[in-house]
Amino acid sequence: MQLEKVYEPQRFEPHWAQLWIDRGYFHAPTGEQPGRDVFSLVIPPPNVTGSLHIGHMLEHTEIDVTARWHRMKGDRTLWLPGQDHAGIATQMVVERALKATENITRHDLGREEFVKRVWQWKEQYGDTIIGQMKRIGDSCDWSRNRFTLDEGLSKAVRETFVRLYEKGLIYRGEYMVNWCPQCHTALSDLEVVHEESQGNLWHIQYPVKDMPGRFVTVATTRPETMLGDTAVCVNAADERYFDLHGKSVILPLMGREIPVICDDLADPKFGTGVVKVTPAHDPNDFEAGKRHNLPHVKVIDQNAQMTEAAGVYAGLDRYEARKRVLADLDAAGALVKTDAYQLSAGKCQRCKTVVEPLVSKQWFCRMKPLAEPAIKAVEEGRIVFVPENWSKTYYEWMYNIRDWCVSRQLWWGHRIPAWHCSACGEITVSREDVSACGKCGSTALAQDTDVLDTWFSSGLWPFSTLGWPEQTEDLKTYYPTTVLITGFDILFFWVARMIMLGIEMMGEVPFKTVYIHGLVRDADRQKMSKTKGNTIDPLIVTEQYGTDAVRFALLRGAAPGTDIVLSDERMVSSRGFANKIWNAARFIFMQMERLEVEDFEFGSEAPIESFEDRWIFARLNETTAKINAAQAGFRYHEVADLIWGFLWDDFCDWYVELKKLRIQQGVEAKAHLTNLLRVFEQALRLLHPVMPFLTEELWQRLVRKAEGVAETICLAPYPQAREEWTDANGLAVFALYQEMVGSARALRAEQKLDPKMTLEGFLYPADETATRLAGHELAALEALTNTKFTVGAPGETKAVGASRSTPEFEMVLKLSGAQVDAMRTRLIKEIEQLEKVIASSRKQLGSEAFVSKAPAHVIDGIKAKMADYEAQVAKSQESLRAL
RNA sequence: GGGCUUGUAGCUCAGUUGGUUAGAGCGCUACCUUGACACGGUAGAGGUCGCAGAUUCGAGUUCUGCCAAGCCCA
Repeated sequence: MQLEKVYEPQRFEPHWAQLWIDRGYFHAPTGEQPGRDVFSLVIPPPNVTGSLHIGHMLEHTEIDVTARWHRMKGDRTLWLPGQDHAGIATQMVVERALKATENITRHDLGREEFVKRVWQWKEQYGDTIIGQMKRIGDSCDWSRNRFTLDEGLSKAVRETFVRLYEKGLIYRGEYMVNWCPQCHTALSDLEVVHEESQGNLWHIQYPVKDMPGRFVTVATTRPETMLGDTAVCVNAADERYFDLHGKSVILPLMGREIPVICDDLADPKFGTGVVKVTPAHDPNDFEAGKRHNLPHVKVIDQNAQMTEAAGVYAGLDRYEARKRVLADLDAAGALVKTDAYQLSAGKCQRCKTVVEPLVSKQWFCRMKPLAEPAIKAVEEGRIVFVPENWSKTYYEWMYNIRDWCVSRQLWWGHRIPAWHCSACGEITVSREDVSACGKCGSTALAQDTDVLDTWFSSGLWPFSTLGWPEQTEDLKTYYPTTVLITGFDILFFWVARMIMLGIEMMGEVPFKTVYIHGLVRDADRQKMSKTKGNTIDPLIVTEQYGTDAVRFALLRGAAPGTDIVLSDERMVSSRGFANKIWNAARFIFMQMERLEVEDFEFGSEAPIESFEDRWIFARLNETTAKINAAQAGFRYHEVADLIWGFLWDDFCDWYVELKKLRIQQGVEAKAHLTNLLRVFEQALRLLHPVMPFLTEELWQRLVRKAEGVAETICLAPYPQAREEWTDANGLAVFALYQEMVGSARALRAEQKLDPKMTLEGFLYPADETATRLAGHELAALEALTNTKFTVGAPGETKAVGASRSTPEFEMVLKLSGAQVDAMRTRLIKEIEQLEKVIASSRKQLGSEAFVSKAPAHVIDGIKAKMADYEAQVAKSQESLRAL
């Protein structure tokens, strides 16, 4: 069988991606299957407007590695894919498209028609990311793909809303909310991002009524709101203002008389100690207003324009009004001071417009009762965060949780299942659409126009996707899910809410482990962003380097708790690894051809007798155990490093090199080949979750199709450690061999000897293992060092030349006169280094405190080591003299 | 202001419950186109483990303080 000389993933990746799906390898089994563990995971649903970015690629790679590992282990594995309807984002995209193509707004179309258009858009473009996921080999069960607006999931939303409403956990009321004047909707606290910016603090003087010449000065960053002031406030304990208690002031520009109130809202230490109170436009003032029964004067409307109540400023935009108010105050002599001031303004997460705190009627979800059991679930370890530190962030938010504004003034989403009766004013909340008022029977009903926050439906994702509220087979089998793999940026938005709603609706946590991955950054550790232009498009680099190489590059950086630095360099080196495996396979196939072996019969064995076999199987076994442990602990970087180290350093650099010799020697060549194939085949399976395409391509070519053998590596058994392969002695013998080879190579390099020339050398074994190696494996030593060795007997006078000694052996290469100096320099340096270590050991052993307090094995260890060092120094000195 | 995280080789990171010359990959240097692979091989250079104390026979590892960077919440 011929392999192309260079690894070209583009030739086979799309083929396997498609075939895996066509054959249904990732279809999760249904029905009872006793004895098999269950692994289930729901995807963090990407926005339906979205396309795959490098963050998805990381997340999906981690999920895919874990899912493939479980599937190969024989677990009933479900990776459930799906998409989120993403209320505001999707609505904005479609609105923008309508504007661009037809120059119309959603209001021109009306609600029903607009929603129809969004669905059309979704049908046309909503599958983009699905196609991309399929291309990169995500092993999800596409037959179970879900969308948050699917009928079943919408039913789950209604069921949840109604239950929470009936329990009194959902209520409707007039409160101050974050209003986005651009998106025209209320936002939850989480959807508001705070950004520092340079602003001003304006000081305005208000005259006190009936006290000529007495003024109070208030400071504000938003002077336009003063038009809506309904009080000024001082601290009751503030001596400076005792004379004002019970008085009132005259609001400049408006001429309105407003009272002076006493409240802790005013901090005597901050500014003048007097604050203006605008209950309709500030959350703190809103609360103070409630305490003091202050009227609301709403001067800014939902378009961020001034209302009629703003008098002459009516109709102006809020910022225009600010300028005019300031000018007028200045003209009136009421503006006493302007200070530069660092302020933090809340902005809409979506459109970055500064949000306006406005009082409006919204639906809220009471969070405290939901949070308590959710906190407990983590405290009691029923949910574990990995890395564990994230639980602290989780607690921090959960302990200080506030009610959640769940209504949005959008058209795209789950419409709130509440009907308002215009006859009696009653609200009917129902699972089914209603046509008559539950209280008075009137048919003058209208459904609430608001939709629910997108995260409301996402919060139900782990069970709504499995069929809930129906008690489906899937729900019974796959809930609770095993693990959630996601980013920290949606810990509050999504993870916390799933935990709360999962416990509330299902009576059981939605997942047992939450693995939080890092952020993908560029080579300079910068966050990737479109504006910076430093994004890496996963599909482009996938084409360039191959999916497997990109996956591998991501995983190698994915140590838990750290961000992932991705650069071309890293992808190049990962592709180098893929190429290395490719070429190892090429070599192996050549040997098969040579020995007329057609394929590898899965499970076939040969005796493990040679020292390289004993070693490689022991190493393979260690690696297998460590990889399984790393997989279980989500230590993806370790999985990648372990398999890299095994295949490159152990397998290619040593094992393959020795098998070349065996096959060339021709003794039991086929048995040697069989073991070579066994090791390689198992390594492919170990590697498969990480590099699915390359391993499938090679495995298909290598393994014989047969009854009882998986038809794809995706479903082949994941290797497990085998007791009988552990072989400490086998490892030790080989380590000594490696040291011998290393010594010979180092000597050759040090003396700058021609790498192509066959040298002559002497080997003096000093212990039993070395003696046996020198006796049985001299050819192996010679093959890897290009040196002809003579084995010397103990006590024999040693040859003179470039030498190296260890406690186990001494090696001498014949040397020409010119190279003696280099050798002398090296020996002196070596002796110096050893003397240093010996001195420090001697000092330690000479310390009474150490000898009396340190455990015996540590002391013995140091003594033994020191003896070795001393022996080595003696040998080196002897060699030095001999030169 | 509160909270979290991170400072180990030029870069990105490992470093298990404190213990014997602190590791890996990339990059760098020198040599080598040898029959799997130059997307390769061999050898090598490179670190006062952020700083200062404390605990201990012994600290990269534990504790305290400081400095620096990043993130989250108000």
